[in-house]
Parts: sequence; C-alpha cells; structure tokens
Amino acid sequence: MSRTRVKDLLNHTGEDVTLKGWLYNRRSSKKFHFVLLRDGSGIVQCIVTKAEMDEEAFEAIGKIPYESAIEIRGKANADERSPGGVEIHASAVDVISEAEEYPISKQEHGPDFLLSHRHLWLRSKKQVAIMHIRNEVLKTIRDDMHERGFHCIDAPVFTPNSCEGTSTLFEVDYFDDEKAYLTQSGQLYMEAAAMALGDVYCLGPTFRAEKSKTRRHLTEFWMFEPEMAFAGIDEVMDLAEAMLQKIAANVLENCQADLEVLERDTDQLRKALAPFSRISYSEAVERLNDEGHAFEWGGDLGAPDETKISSWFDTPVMVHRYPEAVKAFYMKRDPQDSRVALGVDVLAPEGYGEIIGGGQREDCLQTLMSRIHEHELDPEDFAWYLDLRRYGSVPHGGFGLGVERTVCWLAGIEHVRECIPFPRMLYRIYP
RNA sequence: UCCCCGGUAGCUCAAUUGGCAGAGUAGGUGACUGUUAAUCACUUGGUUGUUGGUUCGAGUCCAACCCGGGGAGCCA
Repeated sequence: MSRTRVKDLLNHTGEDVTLKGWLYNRRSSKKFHFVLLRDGSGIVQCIVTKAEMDEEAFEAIGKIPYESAIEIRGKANADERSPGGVEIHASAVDVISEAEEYPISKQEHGPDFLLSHRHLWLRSKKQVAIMHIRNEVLKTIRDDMHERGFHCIDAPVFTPNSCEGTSTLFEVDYFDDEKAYLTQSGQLYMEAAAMALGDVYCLGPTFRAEKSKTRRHLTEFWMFEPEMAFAGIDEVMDLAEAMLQKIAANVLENCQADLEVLERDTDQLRKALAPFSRISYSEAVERLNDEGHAFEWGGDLGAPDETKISSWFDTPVMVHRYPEAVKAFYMKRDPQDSRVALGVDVLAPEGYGEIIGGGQREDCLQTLMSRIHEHELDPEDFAWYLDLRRYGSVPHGGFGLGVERTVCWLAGIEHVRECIPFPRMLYRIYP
C-alpha cells in the first residue's frame, strides 16, 4: 500500500491507509493510546485500542519515544473529536527508527536554546508553517516572473569589489594573494543581463558583514532582484506593487492552515491587496514635522521614522525620491529636481519596515563617472559596469526584495531569523 | 562600535533584608473507559556563566571577563 500524506487524508476517509512520519505526541489511558503522527504536511491523531491488539504490542506503543520515526496502518475515519476532523483507527504501529530523548518539548524555550537546536526546531509546527509560507513566496516570485517574460539570470556569489561601496563585505581568500568578496547584491550584474535579455531577475543569497543585531537583520539573506531595460521609476514601482500583491494573494489562498497555526490576522494581510500608497520623501518629511515628529530634510529615514510613515496607511507604502546624498552612486537623479534620486523603498505595514529598495539607474556615462569620483570609488573596479553605458545605454531600473523580511511580515513573525531555514547572524553560525 | 536587559536542574523559571537550592515541564515507575500541551500519585535530576573580592555566612553585594537577548547606526 502506498503512503498517504496527512494533508490529503480528508480525501481518503473510509479507506485503509499507510502513514509514515514521526511521533509528535501521545496521550494514553489504560485502554487507549492517542498517537499523534506528523509527516511534514500535517499532524493527525491515531487511536490505538488495547482490545484490538495483543497486550505486548499495546504496551510497546505506549513507550515509543517522541520523534521516533514510525509507520501507522489503519482506517481513516471522519471524526469530530479528532483535531483536523480525521482520525486513524490504527491496526498497527511500527517503529522505523527509535529516537533518543528529544531535547525540544512542547513547553516554551528561549531563543538561545532554540537557535542552537535549529536543525530540530525546524520540525516544530510553527516553524513548518513559516517554511510553507516561505516556499509559497519563492514559488510565486518565480511563477510570476516567468509569466511576465522575465529571464532568470543568476548573479555570481564571489565578486571582485563592492557593489555599493560603503557597506561591509565578507572577504575571502581567492588564490594567490587575491581577495574576493561575497556578494551583497546581484544588481550590477542584472543591469548587464538586462542589456542582453531585456527583462531579467535573480534570486539567491546575499551577504552583509554589518554588525547589526536587530530583529530585521541577518548576515546571509535571500534577495529577489528584477531588472528591466527601457523602464523608469514608475515601472519599477508598478512591478514592486504587483509582485507584492500577488505574493500576498497566493499566501492567503494557499497557506490558510499555516496562517491559522501562526495565528496571523489575515484581515491585516488582505489590506495589501488594495492599491499601495505612494508618497515622496519630501511629502513624508513634511507630514512627519506637521505631526510633531521632528525630522530634517536630507537625512535618511531611520526605523522609527519608517514605522511612523507606514502607520499612516493600511497598505504597504512606497516612499520615493530620496535625497541623492543618502542613496547609492548608481541611482539616477530626478530631472525635475536634482536634489533627489529616483529611488523607492517599500515599507511593509504593521511596523515591519523596509522590504524592498530599488529605483531607476543612472544611464549616462559622464554622469555615472562623476558619481563614482564623488563617492571616492575606484573607476577601475567599475570599468565593465561603465561599458554598459558605452554600448547602447538605455533607461533601466529594478529593485531588491528581501525574502525573509517579506516572509516575516506575511507570517506575522517577530524576528527574521525564523524566516530562513538556517539563519546566519552576528555571532551565530551554528548549526 | 554604543546603550539597555539577562545567565540557577535537560528545558522554562522562582528563591523576601545577605541566612538549609525550589517549582513546573521533560525523563523514570505506577494509576486512569475518548484523550486534545490529557489528568493523578510517587520519583531521578544542582560546582547558581568564569575568576577574584567583601562577609561569620554570597544565587543575592562589588570588580573584571565570557556568553546570550533587545535596540541604535547601516541596510533588504
């Protein structure tokens, strides 16, 4: 008999099934064992009755340690007393592999302990639900990109220099005294790819050696970076909005059980399906000051400022046209107002902060060269990048979406470390 | 790098003014007629992060260090 997944059991009521998984929990009395089996797709209650089994086998089932790998055969019955509405009336419970005493219990644990046991913590109900949502986010991104005719072009992980100049990079030895760095963005390479294929994207890990210790930071995180040729900041904002709406819609549609496990307020999420609010940096600064939240034009928005701004809106908010001084060298200045750059950040609602940063790139060779000098970067490092402006330069732009921050917001999680299978953080790289 | 908080049983935490180291949970043994983190009884389990100091006496007070958590800056 082939194996049935827990999530499919409702379609097999009245049938004999075989389940394979791990012992999640057990509640015993003299004549019954209630055995909870989890298989990654869900958890199901199985009842074992003493009357239908020889005594030795019944006793043995009462002693199987938690998280042992087990196989259960029995009849799937619709039963309201069972969580999930289906109960397996077991005829046999076989141990595939008996577990040692399992360190993670049903009670609460501290973050230090859980992070040190991440390889086991991942089995927990809540963590499985988060991974389901992460999976849905990544699937939606790829499906939607391909529907839109974008090409997946992967960016290198080893890079010869910084992409943004100032941020901290992880340095690695790269043969014969040469140094390489782990990428902190695939953007510059995507710009090259966009000139070759039109609309492109990359989706992969990026690395930041910033000594940040907050709930929004990882040293290794996944980023989705689309780049479009013949596009300006408006097209960038339109794409960012459409993608996030599609992602939210698919998670709401396909991850209902997971959102329930996480006790996520789905009414909040549903608001992201409406058109996003758009506000310029200058308008935001003006409103901040009007509300007595003092902020001087010209500075970059900090986390508390962002939280304040996003509190004005139900939907994610797109803040655009930042002062050029606080943005990267490659960002194009606004022809209407040279003080600002054509950049946009998308702030998630409910205080989750920036999940997307992007904009229109500088496409003029001369301007880009002077920017590189102004930022005191070495033009040698950017020779290939400047070539893109020498040979058929066109207006283009794109953005970077932080996958973990997006999942964090959708799943309503406190800390991004739970939104990646094996988080890498300041002072923590195990397991 | 800076600011704040913490470190006591496998785990989550208590311990009054400085005065015998304590629960819950997990593990073990047993009871229980359908359990929902099942329940009930009994039970194993300790170099209180490290080093030094004050004291008749330190989990508690002081100093330094180590480890962890939250935040700032920076960013996605």
